[in-house]
Amino acid sequence: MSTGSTPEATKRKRLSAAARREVIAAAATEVFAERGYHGASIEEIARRSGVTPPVVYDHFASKQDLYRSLLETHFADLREVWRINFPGPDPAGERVERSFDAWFAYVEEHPFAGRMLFRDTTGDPEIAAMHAEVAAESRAGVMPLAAAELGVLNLADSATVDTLSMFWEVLRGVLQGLAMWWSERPDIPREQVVAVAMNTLWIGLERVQQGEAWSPGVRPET
Amino acid sequence: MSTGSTPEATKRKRLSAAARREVIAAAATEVFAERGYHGASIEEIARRSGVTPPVVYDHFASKQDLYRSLLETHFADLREVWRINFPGPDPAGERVERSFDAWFAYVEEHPFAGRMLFRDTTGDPEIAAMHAEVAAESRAGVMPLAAAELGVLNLADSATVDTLSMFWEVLRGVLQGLAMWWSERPDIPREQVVAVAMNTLWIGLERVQQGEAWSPGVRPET
DNA sequence: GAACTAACCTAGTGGAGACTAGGAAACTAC
DNA sequence: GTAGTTTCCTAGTCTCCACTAGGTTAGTTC
Repeated sequence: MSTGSTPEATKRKRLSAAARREVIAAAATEVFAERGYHGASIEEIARRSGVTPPVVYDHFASKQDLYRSLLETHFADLREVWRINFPGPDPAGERVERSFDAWFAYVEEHPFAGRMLFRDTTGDPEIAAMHAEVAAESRAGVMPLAAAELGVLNLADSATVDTLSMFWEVLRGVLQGLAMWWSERPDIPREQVVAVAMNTLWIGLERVQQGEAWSPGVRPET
Repeated sequence: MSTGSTPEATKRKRLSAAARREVIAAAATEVFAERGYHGASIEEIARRSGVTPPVVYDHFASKQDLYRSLLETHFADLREVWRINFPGPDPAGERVERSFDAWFAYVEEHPFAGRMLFRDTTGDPEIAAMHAEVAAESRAGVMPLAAAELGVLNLADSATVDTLSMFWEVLRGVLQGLAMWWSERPDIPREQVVAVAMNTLWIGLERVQQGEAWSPGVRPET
């Protein structure tokens, strides 16, 4: 699937519009992942696509448009991973593990997609806002699945909503952090990564669910 | 302490070299935090410092030099937080909580420092390498403190070293993720953030330490 | 093979931004 | 006040890069 850096001497081939668009999208994902939004140049994206810069503009209106398009595609993919793996009749722990495993499998197969989504938050405010917006869609899609599991907590309480948001943030931080770490150590088997995620995240959540929270921190308002 | 966006009409004041350097450093931290390395322009940093661009170059050799200098200063500050708060005779749980609290207190007081350190990883490879290098120093400074606590694990085992690295990554991900989330919701009291960190991170680690790992994940090779 | 279409290129524009040379203005010492 | 020093500015240079106008060539249809 990977375009790779074609060694220059490759014969130029004429592709259909759809095929070329795919090639450009894949190359752009790579470059955005490696350099971030600002650091990525259309010229490099074009070069890795085996094409010159104007061709990129035949398929995407602007650099922003290209970026947004990739962002939406890849985030939608990850949402699908949750939607497919999380719901079900099995015990929560198994479903969480299954979802984690599928999630890590996705980033294992699409390393540049993961890096692009998780690494770049910077650049001009417009891009940051776009990133936040698309990420919020994912959050809105996935969090309800998890909220149902934490039924013990009182969902009407507004302080609980904050707490839930924080748990989401913890989940996101752990998964993304592990994914980035793992992407630089491909020799580690996926099971080991999933196990660490389970051991830190799930066991903690499970305890909280059972009311065994860390006591000194629970004081309501000091 | 904050420079803020001086409303243009301010009278220009002549400062000592050291004082001006401080002002520029503070302004640069803000701008790097908001826009990332590439998105930050020397011109904007200069403007927020109440000065024109060439003055920046009287104090820092280049944009890279300025960035590196800030990176080192702020990471060193955070390392100090751990060094001061973590060691001690108290039970581990209390020391962890105390450290978390102090850590979040630091990012509460220095929001731009936090954002600059945790948000930007992109741009040209040189900058990314610089970031990784300075972050590794912090890791090297802090991880030994934590490793001592997990004495139950066999430190000679190389698989354990990987696991330790992953736990570090989880810790980093959770703290940084929560810090970024919190920085956009200043009304949340610090205790609540610390409590969530403890409930997810510490309780999980504690269980692992007691050998109560999540079992289905431990299968060696499926 | 001629006519048509769609993919692709050459060559360029305009703007942004890092960085500099050299001079003006303020503060200090006497 | 005058001379010397230090802070700061004006006015540029140069490079990089997003984006475009208009032409060229490769496939397709008849």
